[in-house]
Amino acid sequence: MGRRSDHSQEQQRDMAIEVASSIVEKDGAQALTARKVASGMGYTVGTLYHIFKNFDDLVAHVNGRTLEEMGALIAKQARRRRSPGARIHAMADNYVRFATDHPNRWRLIFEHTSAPGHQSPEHIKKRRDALFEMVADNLRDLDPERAHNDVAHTATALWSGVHGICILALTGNLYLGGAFSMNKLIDTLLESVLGHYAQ
Amino acid sequence: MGRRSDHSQEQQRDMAIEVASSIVEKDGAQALTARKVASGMGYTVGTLYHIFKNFDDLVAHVNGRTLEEMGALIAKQARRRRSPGARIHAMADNYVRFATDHPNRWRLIFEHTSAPGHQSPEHIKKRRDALFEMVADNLRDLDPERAHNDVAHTATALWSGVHGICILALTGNLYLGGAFSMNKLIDTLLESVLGHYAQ
DNA sequence: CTCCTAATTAAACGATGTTTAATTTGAGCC
DNA sequence: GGCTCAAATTAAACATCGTTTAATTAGGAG
Repeated sequence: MGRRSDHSQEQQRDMAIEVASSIVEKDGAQALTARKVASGMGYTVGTLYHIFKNFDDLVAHVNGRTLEEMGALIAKQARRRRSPGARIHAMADNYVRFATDHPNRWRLIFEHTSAPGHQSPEHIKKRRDALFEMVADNLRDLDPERAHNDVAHTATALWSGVHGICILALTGNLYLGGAFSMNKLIDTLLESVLGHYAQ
Repeated sequence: MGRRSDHSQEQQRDMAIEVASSIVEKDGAQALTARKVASGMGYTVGTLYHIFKNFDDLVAHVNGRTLEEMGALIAKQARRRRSPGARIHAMADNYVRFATDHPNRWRLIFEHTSAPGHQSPEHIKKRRDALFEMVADNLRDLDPERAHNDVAHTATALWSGVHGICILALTGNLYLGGAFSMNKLIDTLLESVLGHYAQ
């Protein structure tokens, strides 16, 4: 095999994701182009297409890394709380925190689902579902009597609501241009839903 | 003035928005291009740039029309209900209905907020806020004792939550691939929040 | 040292939003 | 009615995009 580079394919893959993440983090999804990523890692665009199937594939890997990072942060902070209710609060707060700290990377996850018939790759779905399940697990701890499916349903509604506040706030589509603090809006939502569960 | 066309600028504007809306409705935001809109109305791309400042301007007008249509539907259906609670339910149900009936146009509203420092034009903001205010007004009717600002806060949280369920469902990012019905998820959210208000 | 294959590049393709300069047209005036 | 000028419209070009193709380069195996 005529290996020509100092980097293995694994290393190149990591480099590309790292460079792409930095571009998105700094200048947003619009600034992310194949040529910029390639030149950022000292290669040509052709090499990028040797590593990834296409541009969407690269984006999917960037999003995978972002989800991994966010999931680790949320899980870590949730584990520091004692009660299930406090853990759910911590999850939501850190979801908001990550989204506001890294708005461009966070938005890329949900806005690059562009084509009408688009299907996210499996590793993205998994990380996404892991967050929902963490919420569901804590809801179950909060009220072990409740039916399994009922809890999953509530977790879905609750976490979707949290997500809605995040996305509208970050895209500037919140009522009154975001006159209310995200954390207080989240609190209102959490208190409403958790209030229906045993304390 | 050397007017050359059979259509006034007003008519051309309407034609462009109509053609663009059809393209998005049928094939999604990705399919919307300046040249396609121009040829769809029997003109050249240059004429389109004579009518609109740029491509984003055209999209903003498409979104304005979509918001107008959706707002009218929601307001009409809400008015048919007697109680404030029923009106809020109707609003949310018809928000979901419009989003699922016209997923591509609905998503265009929220996903074309692409650039990091993007600011929506005033006519978009107005129509957006009108929905929030309709929710707030009905919440106030539900419990007139509550502070004005408190009600606006709850309305923001509630409507953002409804939006979150919609967007995750339409983009296929819901837990378990959307195993739960949108209407039931919405119900759970509404019951939780409205339950804290007087009936 | 020489192949041979894989890595890498340079160049091209079609399509995009946008701009430019040229052309066409109609209204206003004599 | 013909002329003129400004406005409408077009054709063509530009830079950039994702993607593909063919040519080049380089290292491992014999």
